[in-house]
Order: sequence, then C-alpha cells, then structure tokens
Amino acid sequence: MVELFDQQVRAIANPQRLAILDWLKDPRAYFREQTDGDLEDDGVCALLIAEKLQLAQPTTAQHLKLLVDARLLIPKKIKKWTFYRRDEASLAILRSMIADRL
Amino acid sequence: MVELFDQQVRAIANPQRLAILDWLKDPRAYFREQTDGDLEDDGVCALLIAEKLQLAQPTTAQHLKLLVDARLLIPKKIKKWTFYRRDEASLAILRSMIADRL
DNA sequence: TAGTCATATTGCAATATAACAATGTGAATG
DNA sequence: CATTCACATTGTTATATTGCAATATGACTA
Repeated sequence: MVELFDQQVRAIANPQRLAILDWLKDPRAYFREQTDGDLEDDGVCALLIAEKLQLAQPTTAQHLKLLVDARLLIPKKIKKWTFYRRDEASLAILRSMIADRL
Repeated sequence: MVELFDQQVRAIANPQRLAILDWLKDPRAYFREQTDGDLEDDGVCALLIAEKLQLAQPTTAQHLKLLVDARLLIPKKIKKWTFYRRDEASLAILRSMIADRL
C-alpha cells in the first residue's frame, strides 16, 4: 500500500508532468481552442497536451494517468475526447503537506 | 544539464529522504547524543541516520549524497565523522518554488 | 455498418533508482 | 605503524520510470 502523499510527490517529480500542471493553470495562454469542451471549465484534451509536450500520444497518456491516479488532475469524457483539468482542492492539500514536511 | 529545481523535487520524491529531512528538523527528538558534534549545530552523523532508517550504510550514504547534491542538506566533517543538517535557506526557496509551480 | 478519430492499453527497450555486499580511504587509537 | 572506526565508492541485482510502436477500444460519421 502506497501513501497518497508519496504517490503525489512522485507524480510531480518529473519535468513533463510539472509542465502539464503549470500549463493547466491558464489553459487559454498555452492551448488553442477546442471544438467540444471549454478549455477552462472542462479542461484540455489529451491531444493538445501531447502536442505541446512534443511526446507521443501513449507516453502522454501515461503521464496523464499517473497524474489522475495521484488525484492531481480530473479527467472528463465528452463525446470521444477526454479533457483534463487541475484538481485544485487536492493540489492545495498537497502544497500545504509539502510545506509541512519540507 | 538538469535544473536544480527538478533535481530537488526528485530528491524529495522518496519516503526515506523525506523522513531524513523531517527528523533533522528536530534532531534531539529523534536521535541520541553523539560524542563529537552538537546534534543541532553540527548535524546528525550518518551512522545514526542509517540506524534510524534501518538501511545499510552504503544505501544511506547514497540517499545523503543525493540530498547534499540537491543542496537540501549540508555536510560537516569533524574528525572521522560526517554530520548532516538541513539547508534551511535552500529548503525555504524550494518550498516557495513548489508553491508557485504546483 | 464500415471507417475514422481520440484515447487507452500492451509490449518492449533504454535508463534510472534503490537496495546490498565488498572494498577503499582517511582519521584516530592502541 | 598496524588496527580500528566512520564513511565513501564500486559492482551487482531487482525494480521502476520513461519513452515509443503497435494495437485495442469506444464514440462518432459517412
């Protein structure tokens, strides 16, 4: 059994995943508009994230899964897309736990 | 070339190393007194840390080196011992950078 | 319903990490 | 000056991580 906290710290211990979290703070600043789904309210689709990361789709999917499993991103399926946005509540808790334990 | 920030985040992405950082906040609460070197002012010797981690000495040395390389711990050689204490300045910067980027 | 599109999953390679035993090193001690 | 002590380094093994190509899945579209 792995502590959620350890899992979360490992999730952010990677430049690509840190970049994703950072970009999703202000999706409109980093991603172009999408057809179905609002960049802010619904999140950013996996394809746009893969494109911006300059990584293959499966690699990006893996990073996204890791962040979702760690409860740092929230996925939302609409039609054939999956949109990802930050889990702000969880991130706030993580920030304060890190502040505590560091 | 690796960013210091990424190196530091990877350094804390490990339960053993997080424990070391935590214990060194209050060495007297977690470690017994040593012959040469003050637990607070000089730091805690590697042997005591290995013992508390319940890990072999080389494994502990590796964790300590990683933390020193990431500038999160400061080593101090006295006689035949090496004492380790927290690099509070560096840790404060890291905390605020994480708060920023998370 | 066949085909396409976005994403997920699987399998694989390369590299990194975490552990240990064995050994090296440099200071202290008999 | 040989030995011991504390720690560092090296070599090895097992596992985790990060990337990709190939393929599966599930939803739309013609």
